[in-house]
Amino acid sequence: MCSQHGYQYPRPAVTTDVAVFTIRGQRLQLLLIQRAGEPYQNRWALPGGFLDINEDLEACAKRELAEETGISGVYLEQLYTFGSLNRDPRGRVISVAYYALVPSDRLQPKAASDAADVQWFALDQLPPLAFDHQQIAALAQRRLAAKLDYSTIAFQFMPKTFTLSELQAVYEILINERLDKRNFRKKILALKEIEAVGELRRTGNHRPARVYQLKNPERVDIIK
Amino acid sequence: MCSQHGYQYPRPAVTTDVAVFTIRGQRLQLLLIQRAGEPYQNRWALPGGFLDINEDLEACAKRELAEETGISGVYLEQLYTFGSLNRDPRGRVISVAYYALVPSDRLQPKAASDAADVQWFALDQLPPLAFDHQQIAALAQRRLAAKLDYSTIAFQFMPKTFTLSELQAVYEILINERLDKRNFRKKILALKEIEAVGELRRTGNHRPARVYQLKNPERVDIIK
DNA sequence: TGACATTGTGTATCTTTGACACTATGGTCT
DNA sequence: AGACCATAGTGTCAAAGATACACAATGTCA
Repeated sequence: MCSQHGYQYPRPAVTTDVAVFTIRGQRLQLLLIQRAGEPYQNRWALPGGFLDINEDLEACAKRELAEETGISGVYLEQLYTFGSLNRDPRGRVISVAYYALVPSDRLQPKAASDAADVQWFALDQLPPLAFDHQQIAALAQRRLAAKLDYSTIAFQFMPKTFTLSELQAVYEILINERLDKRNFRKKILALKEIEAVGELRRTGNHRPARVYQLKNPERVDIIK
Repeated sequence: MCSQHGYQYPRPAVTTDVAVFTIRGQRLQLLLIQRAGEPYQNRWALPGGFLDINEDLEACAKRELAEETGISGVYLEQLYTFGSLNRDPRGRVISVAYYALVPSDRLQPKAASDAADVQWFALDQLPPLAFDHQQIAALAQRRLAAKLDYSTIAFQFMPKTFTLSELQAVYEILINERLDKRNFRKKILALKEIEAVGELRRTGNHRPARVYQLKNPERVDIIK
């Protein structure tokens, strides 16, 4: 029985889980850890874990992400809170789910203490997931897709500097269609969210591209 | 100490709170209850309360809403989960916040057991609120405003049947501008979300208006 | 039956979006 | 040095969507 603070009713446990996305190998990918212990031992799951009693929710998500995957300093946003009665065989567990976006130049997931293994998976080739993590991942993907249309969230997949062609490639992967180069550049530049840094990037035996950067790297703006 | 299910760490308490909106007297209004007990005795607050250990989150929000205000069967959607360390003087309390929309023909809030009083307040004239409920209400209002643009959420303020002029009035209040009658009707009818029920409604000494209803009253669609 | 209040309707203009093809530049090869 | 290759970078026209705008129709009431 719980009896702190004068409330003697039994309390659910609270966890945070994070759906971490990146773009890798021309695919949108999700970061999973293989569970070391019970329940769902050896099953793949979203990184996450129990909330410390003196810890902010977002801090918990960041901490678990860092501990289990080594990732920090990335875009992180609360997604939804899952609380079905039987989502965890250990008892009543509420999960505050977040999603995170990792730039493609910083995807060095390293297995840490809590997880047997850490690995990226293409979204259309996910293994069976522990708990209701399949649902969480699906909702995160829908939220991401929706936000593409009316925010600058896709920029969060980009490294500090990038070319317009690289940015276009990211958009094309995310929405799964080809885009017209001229229209794309027109639209992106009209947002006034990025600026030329003044250098050229040469990759391959062809004309080098202008390099751009975000004016406000931390910010995700609502557009239109 | 909590020791169910083998997890001996102290657990936060979990509550749900609901920001209930309606349109009343040409104003967007929020439903508040006056707290009967400590903490924040006599302060106004969002309806809400502690999660039962065998209760779904949404069920908890609905139950507290019904118990405290007599309102049920309305549109309800999860908003955000608030978990700052000091948001509740009783200790660590996580609140899963929801928002609800009540049609203007069903706003009979009645004070029930838990609340000393229940009352509608115009959003620009809110009293000081308990806990972080001011923040919750503000976020709910922003979410509502955002959803107006890309969903049919405004229909949830309408009674079962309504006229196009009544619907337009609701939109005008929500976005706080006047709309052109012809353009408004064109856009609404293009959505194919409502249909003429075949009657006329006469109110006042002038030409009566056609009466419409939602094709899918429960549903909120994403548009555009 | 005339005055009143609100309903209901169409068109013209502007803005935004989408389709479309060629030149520019640096690298590599001979 | 010149030809070839690969990608970068640029403007216009047409279609669709959004906005501005005014008057006739209908029921009530005196």
